[in-house]
Amino acid sequence: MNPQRYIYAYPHPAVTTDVVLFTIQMDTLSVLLIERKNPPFQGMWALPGGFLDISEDLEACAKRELQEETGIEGIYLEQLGTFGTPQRDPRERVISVTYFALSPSDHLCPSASSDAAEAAWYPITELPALAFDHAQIIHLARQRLIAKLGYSTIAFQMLPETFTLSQLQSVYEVLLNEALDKRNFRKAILARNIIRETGETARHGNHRPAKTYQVLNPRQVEIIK
Amino acid sequence: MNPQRYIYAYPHPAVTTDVVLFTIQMDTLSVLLIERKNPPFQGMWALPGGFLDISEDLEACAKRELQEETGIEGIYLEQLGTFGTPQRDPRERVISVTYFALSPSDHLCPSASSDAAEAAWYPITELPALAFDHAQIIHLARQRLIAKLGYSTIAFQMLPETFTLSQLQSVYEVLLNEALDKRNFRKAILARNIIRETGETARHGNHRPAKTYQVLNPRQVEIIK
DNA sequence: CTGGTTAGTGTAGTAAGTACACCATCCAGA
DNA sequence: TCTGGATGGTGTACTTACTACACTAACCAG
Repeated sequence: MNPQRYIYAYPHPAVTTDVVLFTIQMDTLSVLLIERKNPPFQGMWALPGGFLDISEDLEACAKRELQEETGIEGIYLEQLGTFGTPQRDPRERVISVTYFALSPSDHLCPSASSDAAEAAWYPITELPALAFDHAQIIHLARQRLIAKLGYSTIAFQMLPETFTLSQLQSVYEVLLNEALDKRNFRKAILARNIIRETGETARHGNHRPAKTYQVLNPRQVEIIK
Repeated sequence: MNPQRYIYAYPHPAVTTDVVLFTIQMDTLSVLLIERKNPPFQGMWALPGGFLDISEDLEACAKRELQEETGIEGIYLEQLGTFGTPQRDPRERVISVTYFALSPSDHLCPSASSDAAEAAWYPITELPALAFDHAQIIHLARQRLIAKLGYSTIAFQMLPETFTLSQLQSVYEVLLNEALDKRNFRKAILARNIIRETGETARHGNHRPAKTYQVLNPRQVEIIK
């Protein structure tokens, strides 16, 4: 085997993308991790991600790696920040452009793949030892997610297309880690004019069925107020 | 001349940093630009910035390029975002990690240098034709700056260490592009407990002198409320 | 000493947010 | 078919934050 060589007049770093994918499982905020098949950090857990193809857009790379390593696609993705501390990867200089992503809690079927020994959801409170600086990246992603709750419609990205107000309130409660008053929550959400009733109801057990709602601008995160 | 070659098994993009440096001049929000000496976009204006050294931290690179191209240092710097559209640089694939920076309005003596034909402040409303995707980067930086006004102490980075409440109000008015009520503004700022009187006063003309204030945590930008 | 200029101050009204309790509807199981 | 348990759904009083608004104080120039 005689691999092609790429030659530059001065040294170039490698560029990767990594994705912090959140979901809510059993009232717990969880992150998708993959177990590393290969060195460095073999056997440790890491964020899904990988090297940028030379003519590929950054966000496309993040989506592709997520798809390849976990089978998940079609979800909300937003740039988080870029990490480039010189020794963060022992192999060579690596600049990682990170994204955070949200998945409705019913989409969750990650699968192992070529690059990952295994993919699994971990509660944010029970993370295993993480490769590279991925713990720091997850920490930043969580901060950003919580901050955006207050001034954007990002929470809807964690719910299916139609949902009940109780489900929506539960998303806020899990992320903020505090109980909210039901009447005040409904008043505030409805006052924002960002959702409408579908006219349908949903039965989720042996109790009164709930009206379902949907977002007016479905797959778009907006800044509000 | 026989330059050293750097060889990789797969292609690597180049990585640059670019800085959007804002200041306020004569009640106008302005951006620091440099005129490009060399192709591509020779003769056009661009953000200060340049290629990352292979063992240099990202933020250090941004600071260094800013110092080299404009002589400015010791100011607030924050990561803005990373731009990597495949054709954004005609030479090769370039990923640009961008920062935005703020300078007090009295620090303004940019100087030309080796890489820049000239450095100059441009009002944000009168930008010249810009190289690369730098217009887009400036637009994002301005949005971010204005957004952070509301929930952080970032505005103080545009003032000297001690300042009057009128100067502070002027910063907010220029950035928000609207007039604010003097009494309400003072009430709101003082209620936040982030500044204190110095005990000194400043005379700025033929009128009553103003009390001067300073930030409690001087060179640190905090999230408030 | 007068006119011009910016500094500095309070109150009343309005809007937004918070605290709080009960009935409705459905299902399961006795 | 009746009852208990579970979640869905609603209004009002109170408190706090925001808004609008006008005059006196201090200094300088001429």
